[in-house]
Amino acid sequence: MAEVIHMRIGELSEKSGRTERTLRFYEELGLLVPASRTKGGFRLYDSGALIRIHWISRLQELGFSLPDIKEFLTELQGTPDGPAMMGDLRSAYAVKLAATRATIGRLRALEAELAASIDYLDTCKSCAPSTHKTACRACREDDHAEMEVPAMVLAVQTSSSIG
Amino acid sequence: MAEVIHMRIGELSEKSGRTERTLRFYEELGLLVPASRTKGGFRLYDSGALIRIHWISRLQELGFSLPDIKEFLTELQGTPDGPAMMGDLRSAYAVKLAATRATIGRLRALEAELAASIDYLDTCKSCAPSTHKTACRACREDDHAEMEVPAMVLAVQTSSSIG
DNA sequence: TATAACTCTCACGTTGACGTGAGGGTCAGA
DNA sequence: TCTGACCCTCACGTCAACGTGAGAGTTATA
Repeated sequence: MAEVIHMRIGELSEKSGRTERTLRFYEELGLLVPASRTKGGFRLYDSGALIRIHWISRLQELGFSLPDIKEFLTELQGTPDGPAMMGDLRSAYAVKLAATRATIGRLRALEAELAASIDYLDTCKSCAPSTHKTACRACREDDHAEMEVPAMVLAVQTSSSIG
Repeated sequence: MAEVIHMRIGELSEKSGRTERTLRFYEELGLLVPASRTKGGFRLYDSGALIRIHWISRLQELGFSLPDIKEFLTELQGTPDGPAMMGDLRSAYAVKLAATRATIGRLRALEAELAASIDYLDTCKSCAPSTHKTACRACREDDHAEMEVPAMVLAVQTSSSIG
């Protein structure tokens, strides 16, 4: 049996970068249970806790809410044999992989839109410096003339934005 | 002067896909002001509202909070001349472009991790169907043997997950 | 002029993910 | 044994982004 080092919540907080409140909160939700407690009630964690916390963060980045993760764990604990559990895990990950790819796609589209808006706005520098804001709506400067106004720029030039 | 069609909140709600509550909420925050009101107090919006709502959604997808967007608008309204305003817009967008690219990078890393985990879990199918969960921790099936256990799989096989 | 459909303004409720004390025990070293 | 650092359990607060009535007024149409 390997030597298992137990740490108290303060140390785990430092090592994991989470606040103590967060760690206790994870426990409330059933996501992170301390390996044991001292007789006085202090929580004692082993190094697996760090791995677990990392995992939780990953899933959060993937868009899982903490209740989602809890449900996830509960489900996995419900399956009786190993391969079945790994199968459940696999399918959950597969779903999230698809969602992640979709998100990446959306972000790439937004990236392109932002880049186009920036390109367009770059040409604004050549306007007369003190042109009033309302003028931008109908600006016909040479550089602009052929460019279509990006939607993300148009929206700002609309109605209530400009006095 | 072109004919401007005014719509009431119900119609705008339908066309934009937002609830009426959401539209009123946007107004509370100063993000979307109706073009006018009827004598009885009904909100009347013009088509610019749709553009504006779309813009808000875009910014939300980019990670702006509604208060962020409000601040954004206020700032833009503060600048007196057109080119300066466009410059402000440009720099705000530039910041978000960088952040978006960073997010895409993180998601791509997660994507790879998920894919690796799925690959690994695929090899679990070959285990004896009724192997108990705890066995997975020390599984030495042929297909696994050379593969390193991905962190996202390891975390699930740790301590409190398995009875 | 009814009446149905629509809209108005409060104002409290909800979910997620913690923050922030209050008041009081626990542990390790001198 | 004592003290300072650490930890405990309530339990209310917060921020974002709306949801959900309640009770009352407004409009378009028959």
